[in-house]
Amino acid sequence: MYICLMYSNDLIKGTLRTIILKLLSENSRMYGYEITQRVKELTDDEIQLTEGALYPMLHKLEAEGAVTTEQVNIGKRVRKYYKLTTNGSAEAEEKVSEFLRFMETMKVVLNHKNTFQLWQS
Amino acid sequence: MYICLMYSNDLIKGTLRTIILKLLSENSRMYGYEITQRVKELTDDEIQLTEGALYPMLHKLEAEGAVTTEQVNIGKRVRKYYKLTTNGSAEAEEKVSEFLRFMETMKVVLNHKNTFQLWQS
DNA sequence: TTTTATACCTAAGATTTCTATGCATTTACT
DNA sequence: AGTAAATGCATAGAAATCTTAGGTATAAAA
Repeated sequence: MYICLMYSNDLIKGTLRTIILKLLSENSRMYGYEITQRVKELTDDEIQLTEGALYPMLHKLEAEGAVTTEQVNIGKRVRKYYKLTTNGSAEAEEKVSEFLRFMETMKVVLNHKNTFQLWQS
Repeated sequence: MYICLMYSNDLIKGTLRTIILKLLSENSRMYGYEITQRVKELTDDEIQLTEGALYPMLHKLEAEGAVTTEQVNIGKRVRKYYKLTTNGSAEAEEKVSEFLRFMETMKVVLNHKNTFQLWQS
C-alpha cells in the first residue's frame, strides 16, 4: 500500500480513497502534496502516501465527479486544490463508516480465540 | 476484496493472508473450504472469501514455507489440510499485531476532526 | 433425480499500488 | 554563490492482489 514505513508494505490496500475523502471532508480544500504531509503528520510518519498512487487517485476522483479542482498560482508554481462535491461529500461519509465497521468485523476474526470445530476433523 | 457482501468490494485488500494465518494459529489444522465457512460464520456472512483468492494464497503460503499440507481421504474425496510451520506461526503473530496497530493508526485519520492548517491556504 | 453443499483447482482480466522517472520552483544550508 | 532539500505536479511500467468465470467430482438433501 502506498508507503507504510512501519507496516509490512502490503497489509492493507484500498484505503487511499477513503483517506483522501475523509481529509477533504474536514478541510474545505487541499492540494496533493498537502494531503501527503497531513497523513504523514497525523500518523507520526507511519503512513506515507506515494505520489504514484495519490495523483492518479485524485484524477480518478475528479473524473468521477467526487471532487472539483481549482488551480492557484504560488509564485511561479501552480498548486492544484481539490474540493469535495455534494456527491463526494456523501461518499466520504459512507466510506468512513464502512471502514470503521469493517474494522469491527476484522476484530472479531483477529482478536478472539476462534477455536471450535463445527465439523468433524 | 475476496467477497464482502456488506462492504464495498474493494475497501480493504491485503488482509486475506492475515486472516488465514490467524485461523491456522488457533486450529491445529484446517482445509480450504473450512476456512471459508469459518470466516463466513465469524463475520455473520459479511466476509466471504472467494476460492479464486483463497487457494492461490494457500499455495503461496506453502511455497514460502509458512504452512505444510496433509491430504486426507474423506470417502472418495481428498481433503487438503493446512498446518502452520514454526515460521508461519511467528508470521501469524506479527501480521495480526501489525494489523491491529494499523487499525489504531487509521482511527486517528478517520475518527477525529483533522482540521487545522499548517500552511497558508 | 435434480439441486445444493462439499471440496479441490486454474486462468484471464481488472484494479490498485509501487518504483522509477521526469520537470520545475523555492527554500535552506554551507 | 552554489548545492541540496523541500515543494509541487505528473506519468508509465511492473508487481501484487483480487474478481470473475470457468472446470472437475463426490455426497447429501430435496
